[in-house]
Amino acid sequence: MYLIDDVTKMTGLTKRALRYYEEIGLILPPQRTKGNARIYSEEEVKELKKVAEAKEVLGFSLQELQQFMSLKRMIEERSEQQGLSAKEITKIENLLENQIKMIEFKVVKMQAFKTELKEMRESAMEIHEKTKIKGEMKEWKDSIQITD
Amino acid sequence: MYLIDDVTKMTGLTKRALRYYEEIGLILPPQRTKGNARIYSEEEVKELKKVAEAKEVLGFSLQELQQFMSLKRMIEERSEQQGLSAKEITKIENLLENQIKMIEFKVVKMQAFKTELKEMRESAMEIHEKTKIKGEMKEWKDSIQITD
DNA sequence: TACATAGTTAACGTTAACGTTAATGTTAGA
DNA sequence: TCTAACATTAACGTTAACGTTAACTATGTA
Repeated sequence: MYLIDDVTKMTGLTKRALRYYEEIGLILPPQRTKGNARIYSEEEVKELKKVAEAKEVLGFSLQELQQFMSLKRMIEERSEQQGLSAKEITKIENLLENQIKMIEFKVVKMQAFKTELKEMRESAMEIHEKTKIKGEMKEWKDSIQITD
Repeated sequence: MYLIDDVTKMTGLTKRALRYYEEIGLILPPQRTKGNARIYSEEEVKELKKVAEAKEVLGFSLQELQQFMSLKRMIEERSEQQGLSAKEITKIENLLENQIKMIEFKVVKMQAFKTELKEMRESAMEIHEKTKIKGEMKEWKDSIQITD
């Protein structure tokens, strides 16, 4: 069990962000101490780490993440008991399917971007070579002018 | 050559966004007609498409994209003539190297996220199966109670 | 007991990335 | 010549995702 200051160190999120995520319902309200301080479980910290990563690295908005979280919770809570119809589950499956496709699409785009960056690097290296040669020529010029 | 309204259709960006990108220096100011209307070249439209994609798909901020654009322009303009030192070029190469690593990192994270989504889908499918069976049991129950 | 160091809520402030509106100019066609 | 459909700049408005500050409470230690 961790207090909010510990969690900031473990997740990289600020206190404000943690409270904000709770406020907008992105995460479930954690338990409290008798003195009303938030206490986060190991599980909750893990979840927060993933949320932070998905936001920073994958560039998801908090709104998008809310979708995932609610889906995740529905499945985790074995929502059959809660009474989800087969149609609703099919809907969830389709949603997940689309998200998987989206990720795959993004990965393809990422790789294309990477290729571009590599090409830029090649160009830079070429320029580098040329300036190197120019530098050597200057050195050589200097060396034949100023014969010690 | 395209007017701004054409470009919105080709890139998906709004007029406001196009002017804004110019305002903050993300793109170079395009030429103008005699009546002061912006005219974009094929090249500029291509660039804008890439910018839009990098923003939407890869989740880059306009600030981050400005870095890329200036790097890109430095290299395209064969900056050797402009007088870049070997050290500066090395710096650029390192920057590009880091960005390539970053992309690779993001791709790995994306794939991990995809795996999670697939697991969620599997769980959903399991639940689906169970509710299906429940539904069939109900049908069966009904059939032995109400014998037509 | 007092103080330092945690925590709390509430409310206003900030930044990015535009949206929206107003007031105005240009150009092609009836 | 006038109107419709474009374009322009300038300025204020909006939303997300927090930052910051204020005013207060709880807790462990000297």
